[in-house]
Parts: sequence; C-alpha cells; structure tokens
Amino acid sequence: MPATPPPSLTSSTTYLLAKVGKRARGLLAERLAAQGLRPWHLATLAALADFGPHAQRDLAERLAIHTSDMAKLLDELAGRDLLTRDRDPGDRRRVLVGITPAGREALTALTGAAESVQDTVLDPLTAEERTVLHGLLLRLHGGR
Amino acid sequence: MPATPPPSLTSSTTYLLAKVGKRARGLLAERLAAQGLRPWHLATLAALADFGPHAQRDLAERLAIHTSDMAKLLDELAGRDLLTRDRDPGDRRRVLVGITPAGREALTALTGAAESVQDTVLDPLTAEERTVLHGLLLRLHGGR
DNA sequence: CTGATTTCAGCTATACTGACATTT
DNA sequence: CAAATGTCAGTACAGCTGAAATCA
Repeated sequence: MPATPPPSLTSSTTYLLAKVGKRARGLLAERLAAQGLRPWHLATLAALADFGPHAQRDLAERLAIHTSDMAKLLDELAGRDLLTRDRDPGDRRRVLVGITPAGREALTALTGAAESVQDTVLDPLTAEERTVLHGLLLRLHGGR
Repeated sequence: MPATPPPSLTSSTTYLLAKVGKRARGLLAERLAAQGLRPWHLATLAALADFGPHAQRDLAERLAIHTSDMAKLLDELAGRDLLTRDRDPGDRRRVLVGITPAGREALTALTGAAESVQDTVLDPLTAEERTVLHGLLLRLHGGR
C-alpha cells in the first residue's frame, strides 16, 4: 500500500514547496557526498567563480550563511587547495578568499552532479514546463 | 548593498526549489511556534482528520517520518488532549491514534496560520500563476 | 521462535549564539 | 575608545540508528 499523503496538505503549495525542495537538497547532498563535499561547498565555489575574490564576511553575506560556519567551510575547501586565503594588505582584519584552478575543476564536477540531480527531480516535466517553473520560482526567490 | 546571490546558482531550478522551500518551512515553523507547535504537528493532525484513526506505524508511514519521532510527536499532542491513543483490542501491539474535538479546533487554527504563510510566500504571483505552480509541484511530488 | 509494533536512549549534521583576539 | 572582522566553543534542533519491551 503506497500510503497516500493527506490531501489537506498536498493542496497547500507551501507544503509541496517544502517537500520537493527538501528532496532536491537531499539528493544533491547525497551526490556531492560522493566527492566528499556538501551543497554549501558548491555554493561557495560558485560565488567565487561568478564574482571573483571576496572578503570572507562578504562571501557569508552573499550566501546568507553565518560567518562562523563560513570559517569552517573555508577551512575544508582550503585544505583541499580549492581556494586561497590571504590577508587584505589594505585592511588587515579582512581575509581575501579566491578560487584556485583546482577549485574551478572541482566546481565543474560539482555542477555536473547538480545538473544530474536536476534532471532526476524535474523528470516529470517537459522542457517548457521546466522553464515556466523556473520563472515562477525566480519570482518567489526575488520577491522577498 | 543587497548582496546578489551567484547567478550560476539561481539559474538552477533545484537550488531555487531548495531555497524557496526552506524559507516556506521556516516561516511556517515560526508562525506555528506562536501556538507552541511545529509543522509535523499540523501534518499529523491533518492526516488524522483526512483519513480517520491510524495505527501509529501507519501514521508514520503516511507522513514519511520515523516511528521513533512519531512517538515523541504523539506524546506532545496527547499531552494537550489533541488526540487519543488506545490499544487496538484486536492486535494489542498496535496503538490506535484518533483526533479529538480539541484537536480539530487546533487543526483549524494551524491551517489558518499555514494559509497566511502561503499568502506571504506566494505574494509575488497572480492567482493563475499560483495555480500553475501548484500543478507543477504536484507532478514533481507525485513523480517519485 | 520469528516477526511486528512501540518506546527510549543516543548519535550526527545543520543552524545559530556568544565570547574573544585582532585590527581599524 | 568604539566598531569591524574572523575564530572558536558551545547550544538547539531535526533526522536518524539501534536496542529493548510487548505482543501476535
């Protein structure tokens, strides 16, 4: 017996968003774990590749993560030589974080994993439907 | 400065799903906390209202939650007289869980909170767009 | 005895808090 | 001195695991 979820929940868009989103993140985490990394590592490398070097604090703000957690993430990524951390000569409180060539390679692999997860999650939808969904989610994400 | 998130992430539907879903669940949890309850309490009461009494194990399976966590949830709900727990006379291993009148009242209040959160989250979308989004998410949720 | 149901104690990961040293 | 940056230790919670108690 497939155990139907309660209709009064599946009729709520909020519920579906939370459920589907959680599944997506779970699948991504599972795939990235194969490379010993987590979704936040992907996000961090992506931010550095998209925008260039950041002060650690700005990186944390861009990803909406706490500075204390960012410190740990960067420790892990620096330990694999995926990024560099250098004191800002102009303001020695700041640490400038940049991506290394190895980091870019890793990012490519991680992005590939994310795309494969996306194919899995969005499998029930046609290409046009995926575009529509993406547009709607972008509006929800932006309209904060 | 509003700290733009990395485009290579926002171009991923998976990322947006996870982000928007997490925000939705977070807002819901915040609103329900005002009544001393959490999203799982709402889900549990909704399942009982939709389908009638359940054996504890069936309830856990329907909501895709672990039986050990279900035991704790039911403790909390029973402590507020929102549900009843009785041994199944036909199979004394099973505990039959049912919703009380007070539970139905609480469910009404919790559902109201959930609808208000939904209005907040879906605010940027028109009514037609909300319908489209709901339909797409239903397909993603069902197509497992 | 085997298997199902429930309960409990504990483990892990994530998100967050607060205190601190360093530098401006 | 006050404010900003980064580091570290510790807290809270959700999700999960495993073992024991009860019963079919």
